[in-house]
Order: sequence, then structure tokens, then C-alpha cells
Amino acid sequence: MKIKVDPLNPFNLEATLCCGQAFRWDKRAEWWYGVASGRVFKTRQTGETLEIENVNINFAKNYFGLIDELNNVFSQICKDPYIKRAVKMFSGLRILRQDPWECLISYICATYKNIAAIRHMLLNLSRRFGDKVCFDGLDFYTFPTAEDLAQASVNDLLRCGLGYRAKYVHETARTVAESPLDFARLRKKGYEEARHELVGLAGVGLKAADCILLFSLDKLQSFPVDVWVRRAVLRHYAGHFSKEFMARLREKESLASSDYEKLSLFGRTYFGEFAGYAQEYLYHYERTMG
DNA sequence: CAAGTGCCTTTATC
DNA sequence: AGATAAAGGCACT
Repeated sequence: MKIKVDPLNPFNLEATLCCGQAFRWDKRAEWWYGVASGRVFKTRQTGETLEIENVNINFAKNYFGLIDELNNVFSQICKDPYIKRAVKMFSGLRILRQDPWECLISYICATYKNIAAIRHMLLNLSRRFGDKVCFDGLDFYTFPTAEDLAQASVNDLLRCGLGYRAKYVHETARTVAESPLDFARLRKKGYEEARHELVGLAGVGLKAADCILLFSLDKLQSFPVDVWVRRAVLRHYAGHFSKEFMARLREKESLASSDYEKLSLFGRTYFGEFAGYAQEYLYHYERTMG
């Protein structure tokens, strides 16, 4: 099935799948293969044509964020030459709408890890606790449900390479299996309230919560601050903060939660209702060009 | 090639 | 409150 992409509302499949928001996509020859919300499907882009196979078109449009009007997003977030450069470089990168449960576990696993390692952990979890699905002669695995992971022991999870995260995944899986989080309800709630409900799940701090809100719960104002975004702020947005604060940020290894809030709130107020898009462009630009 | 560094941080403990 | 340390192990240099 083919979807036409409007050049005035661009889409860049490669950047969208490579920017580190989702961890379960693989390129085999021409096609990207992925598993999302229990479906295995493939996709490729040539110019203004996006091809999808084995998936419903409305699901794909929503999943790839094609519902967002990027020209409107750009007009709102392009506040300075630096973000303009990042946007120009990766124009068409979109915020995916991932499955909230998978996103939750993914970002519990993502703490203090690099992207390659995160992919490795999530593949291990899916192989061991998900269901095998064959497609195009290749084997894929659905992401395990809360019930699946609640039944896994901490030792099982350790064998997937989760390290200290194993006990957080174990605990959060049990919590969610016991009284399922109503993600649809969280999606309808405001940013602050939804965030408050996520923080406090085992292994979910402010950063992980902001990622889950942005990548799976339609909170496009969420502005997650990781080491790369922190670097981008230090290099290009220092003028928006006091000298003392910037000096502290430079010398400290880790971010105190009050410091995190300061940076994240800056992003939300400075870039506005689509701050999450700004964050993702800055993040990707800093990682690949910095 | 070995060893060191860094990683989309959170939590426990002062 | 606010600072500090500890926590897998993989990938990259």
C-alpha cells in the first residue's frame, strides 16, 4: 500500500526510525521491518512515496506521526538559528506514537545505556517472553505483555542483560499486571497529571516519564533532558540561564531532579506546545553532528 | 588488541 | 533539601 507524502508536510522515514526513539526496527535490504502493538510490518520510502505492507493504513499514519502538521510544528519551534539548522538537517523526522506499555519498559531499560545496548536488551526480552511471528521468511517477536513479564523472575530478566534494571522491570510489570494502567485515560489527562502517575513506578524518574509521555501518550510539549540535550543546552542556550547554574551544570556529573526540572521547563516554555519535537531534533543533531 | 570511557538515569543513603 | 554513590554490561575508541 502506498501513502503520498506532501512536501509541505514532510516525512523522513530514515531519520524517524534512526533517531533513537524506537528500538525495534531493522533494515533488511530496501525495507524497514518492525514490530509495533503486536503487528509485524515493513515499510520503505522513495521520495514522496511511503510504502507499507502488512498493516492497516490508519494505524501506520498514526504510528508514524503523519497526523502531525509539521509545517505548523516548525513555525512554532524554530525560535533561533540553532534549532533551525537541526530542523533543516532532519526535516521530516517525526514523533512516533508507540505502544505505551512497550515504551514504559523500553525507557526503564534505557537509563544509563547506549542505544545499541537498549536494542539488545529489548530484543532479548521479546525473544524470551514474547510470541514468535514469521513474516517474509524472517522471525520476529512481539513485545511481552505486563502479564508475561510479571511471570518472569528477576533472574530471567538478568539473563536478558538488564542489570540493575531487572528488578525495576519486574516490579513495574507486577504493578501493571495487578492493576492495569489505563493508558487511554493517561492520554486524555494533562501533561503534569499524567507525568505524576508515571513517576514513581519502579525505575521511572522524570526523564523516563517525559520520554513515555512524548513517544506514546501524545504529550508533544514534553521535553526529555538526557546527556545530549543537556550538552545542547550548555553549548547553545546558556544565555537563558544564570552563570552559576551553567557552571554547576558543566562540572556536575549527574543531574539533580531540581536541575532536570529547570532544563525541562525551559524547553517547554521556550519551544512551546511542540517542545518535544524540538527536543528530538536537537537530540538527533547533537548526537550525529556534535 | 586491551583497557578505558560513556551511555536518552534512578534510587538509596546519607 | 540537597549532595553523593552505586548500579550491568555493551559498544566504541
